[in-house]
Amino acid sequence: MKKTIRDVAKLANVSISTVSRVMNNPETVIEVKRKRVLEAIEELHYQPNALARGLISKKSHTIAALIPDIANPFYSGVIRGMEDAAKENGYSLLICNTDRNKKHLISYFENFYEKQIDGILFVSDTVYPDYYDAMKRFQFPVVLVCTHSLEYNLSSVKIDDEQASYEAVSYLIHSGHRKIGMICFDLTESISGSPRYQGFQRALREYNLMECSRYVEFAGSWYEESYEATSRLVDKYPDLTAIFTTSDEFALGTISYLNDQGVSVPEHVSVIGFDDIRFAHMTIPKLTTVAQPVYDIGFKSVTMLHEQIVYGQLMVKREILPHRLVVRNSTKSI
Amino acid sequence: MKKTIRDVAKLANVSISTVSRVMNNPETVIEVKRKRVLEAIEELHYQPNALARGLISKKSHTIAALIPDIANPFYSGVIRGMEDAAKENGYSLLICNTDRNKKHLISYFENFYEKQIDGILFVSDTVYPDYYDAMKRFQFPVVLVCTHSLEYNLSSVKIDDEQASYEAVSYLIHSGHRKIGMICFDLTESISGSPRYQGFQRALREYNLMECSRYVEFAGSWYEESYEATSRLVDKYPDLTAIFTTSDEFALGTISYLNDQGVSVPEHVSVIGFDDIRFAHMTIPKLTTVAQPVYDIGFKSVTMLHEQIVYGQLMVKREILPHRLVVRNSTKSI
DNA sequence: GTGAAAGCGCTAACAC
DNA sequence: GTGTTAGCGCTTTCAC
Repeated sequence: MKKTIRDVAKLANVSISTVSRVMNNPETVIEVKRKRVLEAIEELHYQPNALARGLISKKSHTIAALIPDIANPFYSGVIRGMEDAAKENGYSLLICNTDRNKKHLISYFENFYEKQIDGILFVSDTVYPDYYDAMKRFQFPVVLVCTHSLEYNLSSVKIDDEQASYEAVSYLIHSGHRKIGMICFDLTESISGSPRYQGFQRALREYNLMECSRYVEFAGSWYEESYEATSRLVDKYPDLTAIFTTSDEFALGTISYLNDQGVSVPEHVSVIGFDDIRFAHMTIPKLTTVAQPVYDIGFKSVTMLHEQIVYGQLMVKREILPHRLVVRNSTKSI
Repeated sequence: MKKTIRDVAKLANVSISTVSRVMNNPETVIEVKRKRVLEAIEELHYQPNALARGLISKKSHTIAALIPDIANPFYSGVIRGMEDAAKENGYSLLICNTDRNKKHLISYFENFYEKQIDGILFVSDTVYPDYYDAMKRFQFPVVLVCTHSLEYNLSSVKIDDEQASYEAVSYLIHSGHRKIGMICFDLTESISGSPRYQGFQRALREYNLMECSRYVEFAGSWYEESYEATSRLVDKYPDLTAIFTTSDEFALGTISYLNDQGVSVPEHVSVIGFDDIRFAHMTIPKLTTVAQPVYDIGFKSVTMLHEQIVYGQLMVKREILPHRLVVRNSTKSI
C-alpha cells in the first residue's frame, strides 16, 4: 500500500499539516518535530503524491515539447538540451511528434490542458492562427524553438537563419566559387525555407553574382528529395562548382547524387550543409556546414519557458543564438 | 477562469455526478440530459482535470522512457515508435536521458512514483539489482526495450542479437571472406556487447575460421572510439578483408579510418554495421548493416506495457522481433 | 508553532 | 436514472 501524509503524521505523532510544513516550509516547524517527521518519512519511504499537490497548486511540473519528428537527429539534439534543462529546473519533459499535422497538434493542446501541463515548447513550425488561438484559449506559457513569430507576441529561441545562410554562401564566394547553386527547403517553411533563401540571394547581390539567383531547386525535407532536386539542378546548370544546401541531410543527398554521376566532392563540386548534426563529421567527405547550437537552443528554450511559468510573461524575448560555419572536407577553394 | 464539472452541471441543470456519468458511462444517462450536458460541455469548452481524475483512479495515463541518450539516432527511432503507440493507447510519453548513470536513474524512479506514472520503458541498459529493487519497491509495470533480463522476471522486446551477429558474419564468409575482424562494444554491455561477440565466434567456429577469433577490438559507443579501435585492429592484422562492427556509428568510424589510410571500402575491405539507423543509406558507401526494426521495437514495447498496466503482469513475455541483413554497398564478394 | 477543517476537481457508493 | 455525499492526498487558512 502506498504511504500517505497521514501515515507519516501518525508515525511522527504530529498532524498532517505539520508534515506538509516540513516538506514545504521546514523553517516554520520546530526542530524536534521536524526531525521526527523527517525520520518517519525516511522510515516509510514516503513520497508525496504529485497529483494531489498539483490539484491544489495547479502545477504539474511537466512541460511538453511539440516536435515535427523526433527521429530527425536535428530535433533529437535539441531535445537533449531540453531534457537536461528540464531536469535542472524540476520539470518532466513530455515528447510529442506532430508530423506537422494540425489535427494532431490541436488535440495535443487539449490533452495538455487536461493534464495541467505548465508550459509548451513549440518546435520548428509556423505558428498558424489556429495554433495561436489554442495557445491563448488554454493560456499556456509558450516558447517557440527554431522558429519565431512576428505577428504574435511569443518568445522564441533560434539562430539568425538569414545571416547564417548569407555567411555560408559568402564563404563559397570567398573560396573562389562563381557558379553556386542551392538546394532549399520549400519557401513555405517560414524558418528553414524563406530566410535561408533570402540569405543566399543577399550574398549573391552583394558580390554581383545575380546570375546564380536562379540556380535554386526546392525540396521537402528528406535525403531522397534532395537527391532528386540535385539531379534537376545539375541537369539545368551543369557547370556549378558549389552547392549550398539547407540541411545536412540535403547535403548528403546532394553528395550522393554527384557521387553516383562520377562527380566528386569537393574536387569537382563543393557542398555545404546546415545544422551540423551528429553525423556531419562522420561521413566521407566530412561535411562543411553551418552549425546550429542545437543543445543550447534546447536548453535555453526551457530556461525561458521556466521564467515565463514562474514570473509570467513579463515581456517577449526573441533570443538569437550564435551559429558558426564549420569548415570540413566537403568544400574547397578554387 | 478554468471551467469545472460544477460549471457544467449548473449550466446543464443537472448534478455533477450526471456530468461525470456522461463522460464515463454515457449509456447510463437518459438521452435528454446527456444531450444537455454535452451541449454545456461544448459551450464552456470544458475539459476535465486529469490531475483530479488521476488522484482517484490512481492513473496518470503517462508512461516514461528511460533512455541512455536520446541524441543517439538509434534510440530516437525507437522513441518514434513508442510515441505513436502511446498516443494510440491514450498515454503521454515522458522522456528521460539516463546517461547510464545510476544516481540519475534511481532519482527518476522516485520522481515517477510521485507523479503516479503508469509504467516504465527501460531502454537498453543492464538491469542491475538496485534498479530491480527500485522497480519492485515502487511496483512499476516495466518493459525492457533492446535489453532483457534472465535473472529477473521482466518482460522485454528486442532482437536476437547473437543470431543477428552470427548471420552478418556468415554472410561475409559466404561472400568469400576468410580474414574477418570485429569492432565490438565492450563485453560488459550485456546486450550489444557479449551476445554479438558470441555470434561472431559461433560463425567462425562453424566455418572453421577460428584463427579470426582474436581479430577483435573493443570500443565504447562513439565514432571516434571505433576509429581508434580500427587503427589498432589493422595494425595488428593488416590483411583483413572484412570487418564486422556492432553499430552503424562504429561502421562509419571504421570506414573513415580505412579511408584515411587509403584503403577503400568495399574494394579492399568490406564493412558491416548494425542497427540500420536512418543515415545508413545516406553515406558513401551506403552501409550494409543488420537492420533492427527500431520503430516496431518501440511500438511493441508500449503495447506490452499497456497490457501490463491494464491486466497486470499475467506472465513475462520475452518478445524477439525479426532482424534483417540489409546488403548495400559497404561489402562485396571476393 | 501547531492542529482542525475546508477544499482543489473529480469519481463512486449509496440512497431515493 | 439521478442526486447527495464521502473521499482521493495534499495545501492552506484560521483559530488556538
